Amino acid sequence: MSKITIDVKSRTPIFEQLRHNITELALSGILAPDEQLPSVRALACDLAINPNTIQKAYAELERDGIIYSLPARGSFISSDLSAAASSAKAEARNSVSNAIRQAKLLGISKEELLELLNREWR
Amino acid sequence: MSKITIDVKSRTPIFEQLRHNITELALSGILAPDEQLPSVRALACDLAINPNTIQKAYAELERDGIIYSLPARGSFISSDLSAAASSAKAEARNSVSNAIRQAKLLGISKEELLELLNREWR
DNA sequence: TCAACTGTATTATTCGTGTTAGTACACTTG
DNA sequence: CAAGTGTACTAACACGAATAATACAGTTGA
Repeated sequence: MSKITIDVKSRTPIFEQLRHNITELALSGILAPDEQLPSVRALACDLAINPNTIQKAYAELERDGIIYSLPARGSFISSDLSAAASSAKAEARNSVSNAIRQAKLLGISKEELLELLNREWR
Repeated sequence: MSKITIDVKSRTPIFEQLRHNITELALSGILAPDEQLPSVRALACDLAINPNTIQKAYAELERDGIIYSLPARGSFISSDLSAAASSAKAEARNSVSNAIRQAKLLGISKEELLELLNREWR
């Protein structure tokens, strides 16, 4: 029972799903810092996809500072996620603003959006 | 000077951009009901893309009830956009909720999101 | 020691889909 | 009646994602 799941029928590439998926698990603390990730081959076998695809996702995650890889040792969650966390927050704030702007454009009232905001806090 | 613009370097398909673009112009009232759209060939020439791509976008827009096409006449904005408007609103509400949920997950406070909401209303 | 595992690298191939190209038909319009 | 309209069709191309098959150097635990 891995915490990592994939939808092969999605239009977003598998390696992108992996990147987003693991990033979320890391930043939310579900995967602890320095915790070891499944090996490239093991995860590929588990998800029934090609190891190269896992490798590609891991490479991008390392480039983003989410994980670090030690040859012949394994891949692990970064011990310092502060940089990744802040950029993720910035991105999230941007998504909220864009969604709100779009909603306003369609004539949705400020009060209704406020209700949506309250709904998530209970 | 067309109101319709395209970014050929974007990763989202051109026909999707067209669909989203024209939908927005229609629902925001920038394009009036029963107003005639550029012809398939004219818009293709204007945007320097293939007529088939325009045709594909127009076909989807007609399927979505955003426009209607009369053979040998042209394509026009639908006179009744209420159905499309309400489904667009539902989609927008969903986007806002998702964005808020993601922001909350990353530890962004309710107050900060409230500030983002207020910012769009001035 | 050594078999089994690790990340990493490389090359070739397959596959899906967006896009282009070219042509054609039936119809309306000035 | 020429020019323009939506629509349809087939073929080809382009690009990226994903697969397949190896290979190498290093670590690790029995």
